[in-house]
Order: sequence, then structure tokens, then C-alpha cells
Amino acid sequence: MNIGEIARRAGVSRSTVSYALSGKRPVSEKTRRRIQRVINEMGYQPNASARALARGETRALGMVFPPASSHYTDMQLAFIGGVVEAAGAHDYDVLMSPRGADVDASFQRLVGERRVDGVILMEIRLQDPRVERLRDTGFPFVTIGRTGNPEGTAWVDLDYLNLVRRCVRHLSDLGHHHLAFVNRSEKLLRSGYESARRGLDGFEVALQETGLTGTAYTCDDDAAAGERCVQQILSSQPEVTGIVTINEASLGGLYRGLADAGRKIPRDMSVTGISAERWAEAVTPALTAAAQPALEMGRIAIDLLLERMRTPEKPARHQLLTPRIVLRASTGPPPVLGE
Amino acid sequence: MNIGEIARRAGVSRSTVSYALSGKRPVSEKTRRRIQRVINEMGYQPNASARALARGETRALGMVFPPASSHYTDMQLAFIGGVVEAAGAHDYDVLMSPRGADVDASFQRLVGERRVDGVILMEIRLQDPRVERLRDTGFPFVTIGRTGNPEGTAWVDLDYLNLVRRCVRHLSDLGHHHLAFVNRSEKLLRSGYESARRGLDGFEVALQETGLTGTAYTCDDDAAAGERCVQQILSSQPEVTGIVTINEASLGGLYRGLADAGRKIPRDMSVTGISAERWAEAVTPALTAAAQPALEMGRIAIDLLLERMRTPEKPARHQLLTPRIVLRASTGPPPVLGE
DNA sequence: TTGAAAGCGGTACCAG
DNA sequence: CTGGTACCGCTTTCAA
Repeated sequence: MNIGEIARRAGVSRSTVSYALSGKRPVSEKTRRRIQRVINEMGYQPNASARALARGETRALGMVFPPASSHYTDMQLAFIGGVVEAAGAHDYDVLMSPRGADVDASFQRLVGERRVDGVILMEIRLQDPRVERLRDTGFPFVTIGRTGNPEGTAWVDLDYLNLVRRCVRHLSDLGHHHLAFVNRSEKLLRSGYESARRGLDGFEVALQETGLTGTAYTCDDDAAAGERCVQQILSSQPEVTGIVTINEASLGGLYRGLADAGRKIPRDMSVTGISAERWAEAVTPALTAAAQPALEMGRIAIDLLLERMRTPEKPARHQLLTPRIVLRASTGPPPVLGE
Repeated sequence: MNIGEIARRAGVSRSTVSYALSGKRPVSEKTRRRIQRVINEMGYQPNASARALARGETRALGMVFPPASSHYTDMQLAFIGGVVEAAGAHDYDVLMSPRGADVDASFQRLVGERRVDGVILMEIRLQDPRVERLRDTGFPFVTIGRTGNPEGTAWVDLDYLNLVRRCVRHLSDLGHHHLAFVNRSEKLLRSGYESARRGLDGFEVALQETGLTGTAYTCDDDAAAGERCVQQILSSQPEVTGIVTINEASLGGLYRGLADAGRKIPRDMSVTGISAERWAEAVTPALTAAAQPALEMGRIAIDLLLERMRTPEKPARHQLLTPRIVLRASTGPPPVLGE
């Protein structure tokens, strides 16, 4: 079933059918109705590939995401949900391509073969060759997260530095003096993963500002790693009374580790950080934390991207989010010495 | 940059370039090299839309998933990850389209406009009009989950009925007599959501088989709902000593509710069920549960789908998974009376 | 208000 | 081994 067939049955030309559909040229009421009737009868829908070829646009947006060999974190997945939903609202589909290993191949396929009209990049590194590449080509794109030098690109990001800083302040205000910081994995940190890096920077800056002491730890993205991390913290720095974490996937293990060590939250140990609401509320006591507004970030990413696509001449915008810290039940004053 | 330009610069015809690329016709070594050199110089990549139009296939698979207004469950998201990854391994991209509200529109767009070569459906209802529709059209598709009458369709599913049954048996073997079942939301259950329905069936069958008593509860997908649900259980059936849950998103709240009521797990209350490993290990004590092998199911779905696409004449296959229950720390014998 | 026809960028058949 | 060309299905310009 194609447009020619519809035209034949309606007794008009193909172009008239096309115009009746697009409305880009006036079509008399009676022919329009006749055409519409045939279309309904036949259940005709125009072929997307043909349309894309003729129009030069696919009405699809690309989403490039990490190799993620084993498992995705909640956050990554939530972004995807937000992006797909927001794109749908604008009548765009989302095309996902992992193509892991090869850094380029992933979006070379999406962009090079013109499968999509624009791209969203996640899991940004401070030095990210993909971003450089895209910036050079002029292809519309947006990053969730930002590089070390994001000028001239469109991005949406969480202000990890200041969020972590606020967490430290919060603990400082409560009277804590010795803190630990639970970061993402060693591997991610080393590879210049931006949120891990900026979170760490925030921790260090905050220590200086407040005069507190503290140490940063890296931790893999699972419960077992969280347990190990706590053990490490407790054994190497028994004086720690407050923990700041940006590793939500290890949160459950972190709590368990503390429980196993006989440390009650928040009586013996305060815990705070950045985490999706889902995780913050799943643990007991619920975590005082800044939320990852993943859905909203997805929405913003789409808005920025559509803007790039529609008005490429305008300078790229960005948005840095600093959600407030939601007080729940996991922080309190440090235990009184000798008690 | 298109194939004509490459042909011109290499001094050959367009068809020769095409054949050099596809290998579907012998091309002399020297012309092949010449062509390849030009392609490399120009950074040429064939246009996907044009290719799709000419070949009649898009090399993209569709993923239709629920409106999911607010948030997706972990499980849904994990499926997506698994599917995308598996598809990538076969050189297919995955096109996602939510198009919420309208039940049909979602895949009418993907299928009707031939944006994809095959479709994966999730969030299946026992009576699912989308499945009927697709079955009629003969378009290749696979469901994650199955309808009440899945004959002749390709699907991969978890055997909720038997998994829940095993959970009940496990508690029965430990000596429990009074159980509660925590299902997904009332709304999902009513709408014929298959896993909710089949899980409930399993619970009822198991009670009959074992002679235990028990009641089923519905629960929304969040921690707060989990807390409420526990309160309800404890007040309406104080004799309950074992809980079976298939609602992982409420798990944290369920644990908290028990803690607040002064019930220790597993001393005063055993808890078991079906849950992604991530959640099962996040709670303390870790949950004895059957895992949702989401990644694997995604992989299987892709395999089945490609099979449908390549050999539509062969009868549709399916796969029913019954992962074993992983013993962790949340179940034990019931408290001794009067102790 | 409508029709004819030239693309869009590939693929693959028919000839040579 | 290679070239010419019809065609995939739709959009849009040109002409009437």
C-alpha cells in the first residue's frame, strides 16, 4: 500500500494525496474527503524511510550510551526513560545504539548514516573525543553531563561540585568533624568520568572551607562493594562520623556494612549524598539526599536538542541543576565523645 | 556526500561502488582499492534512509513500552538495557516510542510506517489488543510476558505462577502457617497485567497445596506504599509470619514498615519473593528471592525476534524461565509461640 | 485547484 | 568485471 495506490483509487495524482496529507497546499474539500476515505479504508500510512529520504529528516533522535557491559545504573536508565518520553511528546522517536567497545562506531552509525536528526550523549568524560568530534561536524547534539571545557556546546548537568559541598556543610552544621566520601568506581574516576571527578572536587573544596578532615574512597556500583567500602572506612578512620555518597547503587551495602559494625544511623553515623529518590527512600532510615531529577533532565535535554536543531545559528544553551537536599532520617549530630 | 559523488571521483559507476561495498558482485581488486581510497578520503557512509527504502528493511527493531507517566520500574528499564545490547550485537538499532495514552498509536507508528523490521512488546496484559493486532498482520514480533492465550506467538516470560509457588513452599518447609502476598498495584492487577495475575494465581494454588492460610494484598510501586501495606498486613492478620512479594519497588518500604513495628527479619517475620538482584541485595537482611534475569530475557527476546524475521514460516517459539530462588538472609523458621 | 515529473540516495537487474 | 538504468515511496517544483 503506497501513495500511488491511494491516488489511483481516489482518482487523483500522487501529489494531491501528498498535499492532502501535509496540508502544504490547498486541496478542495471534496477531493480531500475522497482521499481521506480511501486512506481510512485501506489503512494507509506513509512509509517512514521514503519520507525521510525525500524530506531529509528522520524524525528520530539518537541516544548514545555506554558499553555498559554488565548492568546499567538506575540513573542511566532513568535518563533514558525521561528522554524517550520527552521526545515522544514532540513526535520524535528515540534510536538507541550501544555498539559498546568502539568509541566512535556507536554514533558514527547514528550520525554518519543519518539515521537521526540529532543526538544525546550520556556518560560524559571531562575529555571526551565524541564531543569534540560532534562539535567539529556541526551535527546537533546535547550532552547529559558536561566536559571539562563545555563552552559552545549544549548540555544539562547536575552541579555535583556544589551538591557535595552542601552535603558536607550540612554535616558540618550538625557538628561533625571527620567525614568520608564514597565516590563511584576507581575505574570511572580514573577515566575522567565527570560526575565522579566533580563530586570529588566538591568534597575537597568543602573540607577546606569548613576545616573538617576527611578522606575520599572509590566504590563499585553494587551492594557488596558498599559493604567493603564501609569496612575500609571504619578500619582506616574510626573517627569518621559522617559519610557523603554519590554512589547510589552501593547504598544498600553501605547501610548493611554499618549495621554489621554495630553503627546505628544516624545515632552513630550520619549518611547523606546524592541519590535517586527511589533509592533514598528504599533504605532505612531514609537517606537525606539531593535527588537525581533524571526524568526532568531528560526533558531538558530534549528541549535543548530541539533548539539546536531548529536554530543552529543561535548560541548553545545549557542548564546546571542544583536540586535541594531533602531532609530525611539519616543525619543527625555526631555521637558525644565518651558516651 | 553520496554514492554518485564517490563513483565520479573513483571514475566508476554508482553500481560498482554499491557492489564494492556490499560484496554482492565481484569487483576487481584495483577498482575496489581505488573506490575504498576515495571513500576513506571523503569519509563517506551510505545514507540509512535511502538504503532502507531500496532494500525494504530498516535494520532497526521497535520497542513498544507503556505510557509510564511518572516512572518506570527497574525491571522495565533493565529489559530495555538487555534488548538494546543484544540487538546491537546483531547490528540492529532499537527504536523506542512511548506515545503514551493511545494504546495503538505507539506501534502503529513503528509498524504502520515501517520504521522497524520487527517489534518487541512489553507490559503484556492477559487480554492484549496489541498482540491480537500484530498477530493478524503477520508482522514479526515478540512479547516479554505472555497473554492468556499465547499460542502461535513468540514470547519469553518468567514463570510467576511457579516461582511464587516455590516461595510459598519454601516458607511452608520452614514451618510457617500464615502468609501474606504482596502483589503489584490494584490498578495493574485489575487491568489484567499478566505477572500480577499469574503471581496471584500461584499464591492461591500454593495455599491449597500446602494447606497454609494467607491473604493477598496489592501495593503501589514505591516505598511509601510498602510501608502502608505492611501496616495493613500486621493489623488485619497479626498471625502472619511470612511474606511473599513480587513488588520489588516497595521492598524498602516493606522492610521499614516491619522495623517500625518492631518485627525483626527473619526472626519475627520471613520475607521472600521475586526481585532483581540489585534490590534483593540492597535491603538488610538481603532478600531470599528468585532473580528477574532481565538482561538475559532481553537477549532471548532478540533471538526469538530475529528468528521470526528470518524464518516467518517456522512456528513461533517461546521460552518460560524459572530462575532458582537464591537463599539469602531474610527467611527462617517462624517464631516459637509464646516466646 | 490539480497533474506531471524531477529528485532524495541507494540497490539490483539487464546488458555487454 | 563493469556500466546503465529502473525502481523503492514520498516531497516539491514547475506548469497548466
